[in-house]
Amino acid sequence: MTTTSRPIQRRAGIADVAQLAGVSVGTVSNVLNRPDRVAENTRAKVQKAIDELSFVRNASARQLREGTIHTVGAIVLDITNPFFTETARGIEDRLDQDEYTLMLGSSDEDPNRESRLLRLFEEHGVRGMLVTPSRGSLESLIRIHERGTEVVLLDHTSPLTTMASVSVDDVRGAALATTHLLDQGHERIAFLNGPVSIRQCVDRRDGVIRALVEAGKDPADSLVEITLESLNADHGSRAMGGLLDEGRSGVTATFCVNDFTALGALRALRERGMQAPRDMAMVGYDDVNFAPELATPLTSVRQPTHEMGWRAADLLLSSAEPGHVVYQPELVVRASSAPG
Amino acid sequence: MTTTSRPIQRRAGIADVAQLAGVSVGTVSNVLNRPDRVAENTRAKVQKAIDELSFVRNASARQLREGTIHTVGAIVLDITNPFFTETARGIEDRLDQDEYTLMLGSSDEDPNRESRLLRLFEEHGVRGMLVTPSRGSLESLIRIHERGTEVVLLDHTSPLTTMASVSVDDVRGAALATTHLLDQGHERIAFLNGPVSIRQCVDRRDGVIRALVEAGKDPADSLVEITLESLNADHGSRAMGGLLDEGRSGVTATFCVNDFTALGALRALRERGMQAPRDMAMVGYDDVNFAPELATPLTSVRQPTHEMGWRAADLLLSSAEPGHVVYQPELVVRASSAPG
DNA sequence: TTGAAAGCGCTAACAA
DNA sequence: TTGTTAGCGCTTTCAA
Repeated sequence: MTTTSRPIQRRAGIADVAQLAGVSVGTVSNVLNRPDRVAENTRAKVQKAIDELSFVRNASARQLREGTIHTVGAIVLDITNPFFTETARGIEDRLDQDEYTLMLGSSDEDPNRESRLLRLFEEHGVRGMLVTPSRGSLESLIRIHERGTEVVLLDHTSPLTTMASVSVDDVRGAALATTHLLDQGHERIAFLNGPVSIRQCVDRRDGVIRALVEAGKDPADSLVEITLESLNADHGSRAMGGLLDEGRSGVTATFCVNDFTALGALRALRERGMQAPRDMAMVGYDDVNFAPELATPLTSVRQPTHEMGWRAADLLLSSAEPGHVVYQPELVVRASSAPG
Repeated sequence: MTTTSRPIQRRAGIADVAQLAGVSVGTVSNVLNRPDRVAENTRAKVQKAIDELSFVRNASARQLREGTIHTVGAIVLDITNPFFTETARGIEDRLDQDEYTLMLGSSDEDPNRESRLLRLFEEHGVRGMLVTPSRGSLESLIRIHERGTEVVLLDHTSPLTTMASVSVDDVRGAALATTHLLDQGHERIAFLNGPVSIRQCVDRRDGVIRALVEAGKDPADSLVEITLESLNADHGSRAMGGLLDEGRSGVTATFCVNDFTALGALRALRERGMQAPRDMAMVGYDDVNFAPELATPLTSVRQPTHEMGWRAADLLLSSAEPGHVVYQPELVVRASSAPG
């Protein structure tokens, strides 16, 4: 290890550069922003001074003058969920084209954290924000939007024509999954769902019920819905375990609101010496990358994550009119729900 | 859908609030920053004006005066990799305690993107940054650090005593994995590694070689190293497929530089009607959450991701001295490398 | 307890 | 081509 000195003194500013180069601050600013309007050798002198002083622009001062910046903020519900990280990657890829930079925040479904991020982005004057709203935050977003910051809702439909959105038809996705299970001959289905505070959970439940009704079933008989506190493997495992241990449920198939939940449910089966689809057919949601490689490859509902992020960023940067894009999900059938 | 009007006019500033409330700007500022120094009814008047005008502070102006902000920047190599997202979650959890906000960026191993993020953070005057440096960016980080911005290296040791770091002993982790395979009686091991431009790959290779030498083996005989362009499942699958199809390698065990690579390698086995550990023992790295639930539960090397992020943020916020923390990895043995 | 005013570092309009 | 200067919106010192 080496030791270097760390300067305590104030950072060099444009005035220091000007002084060292023997020019005016206006010229330094020109070198920085419109280099073509500066004589070659002046530019060289200034550049030398910049390097010598390790001059770094002060973004606050710059932005205070300029107004806007080449930055976009995005807020997702859970940074550890591949659905969101793949979406984030799509956003980045689109922003790169226009040399915009992404500031990513994760609300982790904590309203405080979310409003803090919202405020941070708005106060910093981002060019716009891409947000997956959580319960209750739609209100704030509408106000932010009214105040003039562009907003694109991510994985959520928009309540306003003027506020753009990119979403997936969750009702349809859940209906696809449910219909598939009914087609395999299952008469009674468990649905491991999340809390109603999460919009996706509400929509997916609607899809399940719609599919049952369309097949002429009475949901009161054919559906066992279990509500999980949190959409992770542990809660999925516990819920599935409870269902299995209780016995006499008559359930032969389970639809999980996401793949992590399904991961846990599969674990609960395995711990009891059971397996899918023999003892319980299983369908997940999101089609994460490991779904095909599980002990029993998992049937799941795929959503165009990367494309959604890309499109949302595109709506922000290049659209005249606020767009409203709705994608259709796709059922990917694998062994976990194969006829057994 | 409803339609709301979107104002084109300029945002309200502190002066507008002052005018509407019939006070001076100084008083408004006091209401915002030191409310206890303002008379109760004055405060109420000002608050009313703030609400009426939907006043939002301008962070640039504020910061231009103040100097620093309650924001920390972090740059990870790949936002879609659970290792980094779990680390990010750890960072957030620590920052929350001090009401700091995280701005997360992903370099995706693109040097341009990384330097853009570095510049963005520095220009914005973040309180500090937590960075997993990619090839070549250490230089820039040292300069940034010398200019006065605090830097904590994440998943990387520090070349300077003055620059804090949090890392895991990758040499040890790889040695653990290799020794384990040797203990199972394997004589010839494949190592699916990434490019030497990634530090982790270099260290893990060192660990593999060290373990072989310590066991009295000649790496030239007992090791087949395959270099992948990128550390994902597809490249892992292709590399493993190549090895298997070529035949006559004499390899009975494979160590993969991360779990995604191992995921691909397992897929390649399955596609050829083979399975681990019968036809090929397999060990991964990172111990991602789905490792226990794979067709063959995957042996892997676990790192304290959340703890690392938490600690890195803690070093930034609360340390007098720059700390240098090195964690020890842990081998989690599962069926994919069980004695066969 | 409140007000007036200086100034943070930069950009751009205008002057030379 | 270069220099001078007003002012972006805010915080804070000092005075009233």
